[in-house]
Amino acid sequence: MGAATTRAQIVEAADRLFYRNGFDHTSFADIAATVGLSRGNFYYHFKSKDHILGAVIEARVAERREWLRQWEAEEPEPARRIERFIELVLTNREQIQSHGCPVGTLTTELAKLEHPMLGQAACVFTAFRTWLAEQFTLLGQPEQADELAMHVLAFSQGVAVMANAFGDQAFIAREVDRMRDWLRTYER
Amino acid sequence: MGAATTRAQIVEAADRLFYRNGFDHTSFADIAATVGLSRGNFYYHFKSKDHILGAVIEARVAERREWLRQWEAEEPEPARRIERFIELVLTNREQIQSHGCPVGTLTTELAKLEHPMLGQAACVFTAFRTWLAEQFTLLGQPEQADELAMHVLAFSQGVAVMANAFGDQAFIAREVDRMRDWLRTYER
DNA sequence: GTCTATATACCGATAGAC
DNA sequence: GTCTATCGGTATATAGAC
Repeated sequence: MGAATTRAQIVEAADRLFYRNGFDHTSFADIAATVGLSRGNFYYHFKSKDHILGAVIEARVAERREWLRQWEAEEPEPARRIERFIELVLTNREQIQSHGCPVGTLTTELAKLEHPMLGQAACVFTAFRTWLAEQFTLLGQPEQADELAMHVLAFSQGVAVMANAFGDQAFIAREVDRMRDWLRTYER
Repeated sequence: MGAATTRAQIVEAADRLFYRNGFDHTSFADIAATVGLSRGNFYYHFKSKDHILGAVIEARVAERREWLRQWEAEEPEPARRIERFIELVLTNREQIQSHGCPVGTLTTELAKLEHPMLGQAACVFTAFRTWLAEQFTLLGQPEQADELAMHVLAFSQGVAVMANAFGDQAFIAREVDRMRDWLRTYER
């Protein structure tokens, strides 16, 4: 098994474990048990735990950019593209109920740790933010585009935190309906 | 200095540190340095770290209930009472920018730790939820009261997560304005 | 009620054999 | 490229002197 494959396995396992158990709470032993490697061998692939975090964030940004590319290809209407983002919390409602939003829970944790990579983690939000603002500009709202993009992002985070705190999935569907109605007021 | 005072000091220091640095990331040494006690002496006042967490949650619930009592006393109109809650994120915007919402960040962390006290921590939300629902009932929305209460809570959490991730205070004021406008549609 | 000393476990990270 | 063994640090928690 080559280095590239092992490295990718480490990143994939770390991504999942950071999401489910948190970054600080995830140990090398946890990742090692998942991948099937010994603890000491990690340092051949990564210089430190923070470097693994960097690779995980990079992978998440790349994955989200791919989602955006697909939504653009599948939906010609900007309003439908924004709706695709809104529907994310519905599609992933089971995981959100158990572990919250992968992006929001990571930035929240890194802020508490005063971790220097908080800015990097926020870039995952920025990818959505920029893209959503572009869609609102296409919807004829160029001046408020960024504000509306932030509003949609805040919606997703509010829903995720509350669904996670109460373990309530049903709540998500109601909030998505409410958000769809709101979005409709901006359609031409 | 009696036991009751020392205990209260421990709870107060732990409350602040759990908020600023997270529960798991806060050690007895951190609390000890703040209160001015030795590590070993903690176990005279609390059986374990989880028992300190329990006391912190209890103190937070009590403090929030006191806020609600005051808002009820000061504002006869239910809409103004709800607005007082909405304004919380504006009043505490500096701390939210740095450390997020004390309630939401704790439930998020405890969910990742699969900590048995997640349900207890969610009770702080429940205190607000029940009270907000009462106000919406007074506003003439008894059927949707709980749904509207959850919507207001989700707003506060969405704003807190995004302001914390981007370190952006200005964003909070815009979202509060938006929420005030929304609330106005329910006033009679 | 508060202290020091310590038990026990786990953490991230390193060294060196193969 | 993967392994074992281990270092140094820190964590929660306990024991016992004062």
